[in-house]
Amino acid sequence: MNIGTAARQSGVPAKTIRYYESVGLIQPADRTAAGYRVYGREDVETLRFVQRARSLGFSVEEVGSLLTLWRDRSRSSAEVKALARHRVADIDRKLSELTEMRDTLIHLMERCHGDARPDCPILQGLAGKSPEKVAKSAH
Amino acid sequence: MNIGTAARQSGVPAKTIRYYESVGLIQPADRTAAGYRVYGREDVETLRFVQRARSLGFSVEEVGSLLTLWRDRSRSSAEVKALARHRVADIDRKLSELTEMRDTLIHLMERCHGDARPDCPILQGLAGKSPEKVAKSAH
DNA sequence: GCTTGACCTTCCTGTTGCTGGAAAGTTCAA
DNA sequence: TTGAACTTTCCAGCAACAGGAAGGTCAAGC
Repeated sequence: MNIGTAARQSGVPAKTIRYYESVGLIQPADRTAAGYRVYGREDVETLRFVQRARSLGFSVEEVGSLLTLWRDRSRSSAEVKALARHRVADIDRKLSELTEMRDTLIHLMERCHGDARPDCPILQGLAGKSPEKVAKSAH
Repeated sequence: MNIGTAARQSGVPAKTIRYYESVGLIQPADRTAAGYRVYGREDVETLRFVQRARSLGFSVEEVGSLLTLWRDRSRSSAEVKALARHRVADIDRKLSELTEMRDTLIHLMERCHGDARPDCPILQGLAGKSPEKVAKSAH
């Protein structure tokens, strides 16, 4: 099948498939005489795997490792689990960062009338001229 | 004061200050005869404002709007609050996305021994060959 | 045999928000 | 006068693609 069909069947856009090939995430596809990339059912499965891993937030590089582990029938599940653990730790970091941002914003918004008056505690908070801490960690 | 001093006092790296100037977020600084940028106390305040807004996740463009509103003594607080609301909505979207990723990963990890055995439900889950949904939304 | 339209190819640019580095000029103190 | 510690501009690169240009290919319909 051509790249467009593989794209439809895997859910990975053709452009992205080419990109993945160019960065070495997936093997270069075979070509027809005219230079068209050719894909088989296995390739589509690989692409789906990649797609799912990416949607869970694994970086392209991490997906590369996962693919290697996936293909290695003798790998230990511990290696895979370690990657997943890292991913969860990443997510947790981002979650707490976002939660803190959210809390601060909500706090500022609660004090803002949100009407036609120019008085605005949000801006005052950002300017650091008022109440308490606005941004605790710049990260 | 020079850019390095302004950087130290505002918490915004000199490189970043130049960048903000280059993209029009902040006004071009005055220059000495030799071409060195010169900053005053007000500029440092502006930089701090920018820094805080960025740390709350506002995009550089949004910070531009906030700066305009900040300087406009006659703006309505409603405009500011609307920007903040958008920001919170963004954050909420990201939070639920991350939470969903996390749940899925935890779910997969719970079933993985994480030892030397090759059997790994995480990979099976990513391959889509097993249990239930792995990635509900590719987004 | 020819056209048309849907494919496909590569290559280049742009996105966001910086950061690092090179090459060169400036300032200030010892 | 020399040296360190600034500063300047410009160019590249990070992640992970997306958009688009210019051109080749393929299959169907006439």
